[in-house]
Amino acid sequence: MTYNSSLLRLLDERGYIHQLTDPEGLDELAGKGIVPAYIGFDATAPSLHVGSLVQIMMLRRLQQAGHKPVVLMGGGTTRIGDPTGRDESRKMLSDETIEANIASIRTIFSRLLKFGDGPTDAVMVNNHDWLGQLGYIQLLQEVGTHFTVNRMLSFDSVKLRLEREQPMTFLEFNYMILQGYDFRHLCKTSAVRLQMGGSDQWGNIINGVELTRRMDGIEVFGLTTPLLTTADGKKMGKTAAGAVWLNDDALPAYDFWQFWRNSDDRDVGRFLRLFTDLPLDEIARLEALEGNEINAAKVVLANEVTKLCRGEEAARTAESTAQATFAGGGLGQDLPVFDLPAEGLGIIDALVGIGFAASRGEAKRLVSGGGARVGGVAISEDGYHIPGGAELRISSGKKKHGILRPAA
RNA sequence: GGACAGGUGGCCGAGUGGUUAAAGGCAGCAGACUGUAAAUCUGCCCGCGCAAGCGUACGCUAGUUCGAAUCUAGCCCUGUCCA
Repeated sequence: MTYNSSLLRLLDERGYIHQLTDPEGLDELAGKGIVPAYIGFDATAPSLHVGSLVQIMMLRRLQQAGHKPVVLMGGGTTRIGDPTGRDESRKMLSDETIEANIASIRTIFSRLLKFGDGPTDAVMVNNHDWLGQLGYIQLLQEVGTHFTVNRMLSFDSVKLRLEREQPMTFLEFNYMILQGYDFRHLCKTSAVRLQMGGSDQWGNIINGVELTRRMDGIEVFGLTTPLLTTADGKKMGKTAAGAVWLNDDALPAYDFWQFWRNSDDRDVGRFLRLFTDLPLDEIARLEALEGNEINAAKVVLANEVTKLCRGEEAARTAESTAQATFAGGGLGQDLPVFDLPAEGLGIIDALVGIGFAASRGEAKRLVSGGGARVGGVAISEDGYHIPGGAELRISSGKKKHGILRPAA
């Protein structure tokens, strides 16, 4: 459908909308005034990764369209563990870890959203603040009466687990109730009317919508984004070395930049729309590039996303490093560095030292497979001794490069 | 509490006394081809060691055996059904 509100138009044309509880209703509401909307984030790690970036960007769009983003940190629900889409319970995290994670995750939001006290300024809340207060009897009475077990069993998060005969603890079973309670709580205390999330959150979101309607008679809305996979069908956010973390201290800016630079051709347009602020006509021009030309679009993508998440400076440095290493065959300042002793260093030690191999055995395999190079020259002998004295480029494969620098 | 089934390498999954560091698949790494893309083909894929070899590893613990992922006992955990 075509939307009248700038919010839904923006989300729609940029590709964020997968499911929406009541399109007409929300369109009308968003056209009338400021809509506070929230997205929940887990605090299982000290940083979010690119899998969450769609959600974060969606809050940014919300703010761009003149509404109020509410970032919900799952300080309480992380202690439960969302069973959605997984067969195993989450390991328990200590309170200190969760609090530390939340503090660390906060940094990325402050880059992408404007926080403050104004009507459309973003705010961050932590559901531990209210869930932690909840008495068991009180919860059962207030909320428990609105959920039937019959219906709870019908949700995918539960049903799939049962069908696969995988264990689900009562603790996890309660997750959807608590997430539903969050929505209702935010509606009541902060006039939040919309919850957004990934497509796997549909069930959880619906619960909040239902609960709010039943308890308070207020219509709130839910919106999910499409499941983001790369064109070759993989889940977004996992890559070679692990997750693509958003925080500066969790993944070097150069690696972050490279992740985007290496996007699949078919993903470029979609990613530009979702993850950058570039105007749509510019994106249309970039994604129309063919063959070798599309690489220019990937550089733009990498620059723009890095700029947003890591800052202007980080993006520039990463780009010039890439330019120097790939086009020039030289060395960029952003590459990983390892000290080269005056007497030189064995190839195996160098590869392990700089982090291109996790063990000596792996380094040897790399060498015997022909993937190791020093100064651009392939090294096929694992006894090779790298001479000391001069700065050298060391490579694993075509993409991983580093600098061996004589120790000062 | 009882009966039955199960717990194998990052994941899935074969293996029921030696030739098994453990088939096969996925994921991963590298090579070729390219465009730092995709697809495809090839090699590698527990650690240490130049190597012979050593050390770890099949839920945990004890045992049988020249030898155990494979047999026995106890324990822990999970599922299904029964109480």
